[in-house]
Amino acid sequence: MKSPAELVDLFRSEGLKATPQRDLVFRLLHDNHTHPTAEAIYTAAAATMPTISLKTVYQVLNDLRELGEIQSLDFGTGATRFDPNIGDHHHLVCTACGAIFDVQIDDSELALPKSQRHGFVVDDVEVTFRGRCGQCRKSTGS
Amino acid sequence: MKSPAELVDLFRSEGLKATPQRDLVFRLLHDNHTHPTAEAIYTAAAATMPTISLKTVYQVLNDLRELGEIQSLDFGTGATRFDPNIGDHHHLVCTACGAIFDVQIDDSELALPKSQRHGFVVDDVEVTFRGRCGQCRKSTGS
DNA sequence: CGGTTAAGCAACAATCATTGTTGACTAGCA
DNA sequence: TGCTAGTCAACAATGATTGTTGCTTAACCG
Repeated sequence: MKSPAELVDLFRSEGLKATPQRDLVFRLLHDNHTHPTAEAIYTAAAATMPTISLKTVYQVLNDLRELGEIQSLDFGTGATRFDPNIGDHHHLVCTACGAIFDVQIDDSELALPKSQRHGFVVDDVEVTFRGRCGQCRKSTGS
Repeated sequence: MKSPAELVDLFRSEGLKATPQRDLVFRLLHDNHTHPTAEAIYTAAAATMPTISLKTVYQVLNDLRELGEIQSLDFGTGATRFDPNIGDHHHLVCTACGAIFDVQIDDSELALPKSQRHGFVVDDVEVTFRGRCGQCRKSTGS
């Protein structure tokens, strides 16, 4: 995702206004590697801007997604996760606490052979590693 | 997943009763490669047993999952998909219509290097290919 | 600087998938 | 045959997300 300053310009160039709410969400997402939910962003935003609404946060997140500046991810953990990292990477998910980490792997060998494409045009490959993080193994054994 | 007959035995050995509702769901899942939702199973079941309830279908699916006979999958398409194929395989998902196909790929090179494990014990790797199926490309171009 | 208009707000209701509840009835199984 | 799990209807409830409306504010362009 672009820097907050660049996003302000981008929004303006798209005919969208640069509001303090939008700017705050931009800054909260910038360099954020926690894969936050909309709620998490809202909570963080409300800490500095108590009047911001959850609805507005959803709107900004959807705007950013439509502009291709963030991606939304669903790991089956209940809520959608938002990721400002739109480069080539994959994810490691804790099945106990839901923590998510970015991982870089060589996926050059992951092309789907034509015999298995079922007539699809494949335009994305996602690899999800699932396991239990150190914290969760400590607290419940195994 | 085991055959319907074997599942009846398995349920009995677990102290669960072999009811016609359960047997019907077993048979609807057997050799089913469509990755159905609970609703889809319910609709199919209601065609031959109009009195079956959606609640019961959910219960049977959860029982089967707890016994490790099916797996549940979430591709972010709204509803959970159920898959009687619990062998080593991955998925190809149409981003337009939600159709899902099983794919077999060589994932032996997909181990996560220790430097990227973040203290996790990884016990599962999922690969999801996303694209547009032949049908959907025909109907909306590209 | 001022007018236009998008954006945000509160305060809701609504959606959808899923699970919980209750109380009555039925049928599996030992 | 009796005990009890299972199923049913008919709900209510959850949680994430989106939609609505009416009002107000503030961003932007000229």
